[in-house]
Amino acid sequence: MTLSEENYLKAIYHLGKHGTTAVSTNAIAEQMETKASSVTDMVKKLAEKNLVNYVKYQGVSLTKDGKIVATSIIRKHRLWEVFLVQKLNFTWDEVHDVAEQLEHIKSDKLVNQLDAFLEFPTHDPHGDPIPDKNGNMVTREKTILSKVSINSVGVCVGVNDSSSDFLKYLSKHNIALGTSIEVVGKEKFDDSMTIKIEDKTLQISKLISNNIYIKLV
Amino acid sequence: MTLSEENYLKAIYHLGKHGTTAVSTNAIAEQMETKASSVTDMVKKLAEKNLVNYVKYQGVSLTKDGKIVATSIIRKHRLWEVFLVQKLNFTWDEVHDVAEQLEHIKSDKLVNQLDAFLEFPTHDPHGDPIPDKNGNMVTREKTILSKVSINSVGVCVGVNDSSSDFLKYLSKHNIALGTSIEVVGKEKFDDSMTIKIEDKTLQISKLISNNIYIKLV
DNA sequence: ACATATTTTTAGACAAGCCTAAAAATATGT
DNA sequence: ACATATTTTTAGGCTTGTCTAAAAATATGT
Repeated sequence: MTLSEENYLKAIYHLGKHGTTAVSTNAIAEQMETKASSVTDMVKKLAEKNLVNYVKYQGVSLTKDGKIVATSIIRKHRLWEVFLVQKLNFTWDEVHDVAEQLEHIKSDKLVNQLDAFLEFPTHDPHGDPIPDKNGNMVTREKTILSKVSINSVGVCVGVNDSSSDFLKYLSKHNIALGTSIEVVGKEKFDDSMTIKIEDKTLQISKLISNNIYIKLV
Repeated sequence: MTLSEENYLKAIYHLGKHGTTAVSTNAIAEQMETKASSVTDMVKKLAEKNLVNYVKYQGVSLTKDGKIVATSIIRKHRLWEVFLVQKLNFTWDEVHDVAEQLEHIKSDKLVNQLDAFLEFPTHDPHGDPIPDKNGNMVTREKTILSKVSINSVGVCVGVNDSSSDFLKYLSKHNIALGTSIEVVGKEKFDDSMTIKIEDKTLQISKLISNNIYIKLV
């Protein structure tokens, strides 16, 4: 598996929500910041290797083998993120780029020992589940903040965007995993929301509330 | 810096003992398991970037910049080796290949936090010194076992070959860093040696004694 | 339903890093 | 010193993964 192949499989996994539903050439190109023609080339190669299902003009999905590879990369990515935060004092907005490199290191022993060293974490610093040795992961009940009704109360359990900018915004407003959030107002016109965090109220746009997962209490 | 460029700089550093003395195209080719013509190509590229001094037919040495890059890769390699052994329970014969991958991860914060997490180790699991943040490393007094006279006593402080096969051989015979070694016999004919380790004697060939460093006591 | 817009694929090109084979430079032995 | 051997470089080619431009297929609007 080359670095490029691994990145394509990961993109297809994320776009097709676990790689099950077919994703378009253009969607992959956008996600990977490359051109559609490059995607077509690579997808043909991956289909040759039986890692994706591909029918011309009809999109791409992962095969069983493709899912195994993608899951193992995601496992590595998320374990490294935990390592960086818990052991090396990285903040949640600093880990993504480094984990993106570390996820391609090839050594089963490394991954499994790292997993044990971290005491088998089930979630990464963004609340995403970490696949175990066999590729299984827990599915935690969660709701997108933008979809909950007024007066709901919940605890932040994840984010849908791990970009540094978004995470820094959250940190600035004291939102982290575990933070209690109460919806005190919703604005029909622009779908903005008023939320209460530790007795302080905050106006957030739809773009923000769409990227925060909470568990209702 | 591409992965390939980094590996060439590392090879030149090791072959030219700190990259100071000029090394031949063929020597680099052998070390890197590639062809001399490929080396010529790459060396030209590195010379363009002012990382090596190169005169046609006259060998290659590192420039100041080249040394900085090489040293930083070696720093990373050795820190990761310490991490693998101390935190993830790798043995000293298992670390090389994984460290070879990890040494190319790019993140200053990662390296420096790792260094701190490991409590600023000065030597890796093979006894090699670890450059600090500024590229400086200690030089520990050491002698090649094959060169010491009969009846000398010393402590193993390093090895000159980090291959899995050699290290496994040492482990099998209870030789590790810190092991006390006494030279009780030397054979002129084949330069083999008889050594005593914890009251057990062992015959070792010149090839073995040439790859063990001791500190005389 | 059909013209137009969008998406996807094909065709051909390019850079990086490697290769083989041949030519050029340097080293070696007597 | 000079013929021969060795080392190094050059020339040209290959693969991977990317690109642009054009062609083909699919989707969309009225």
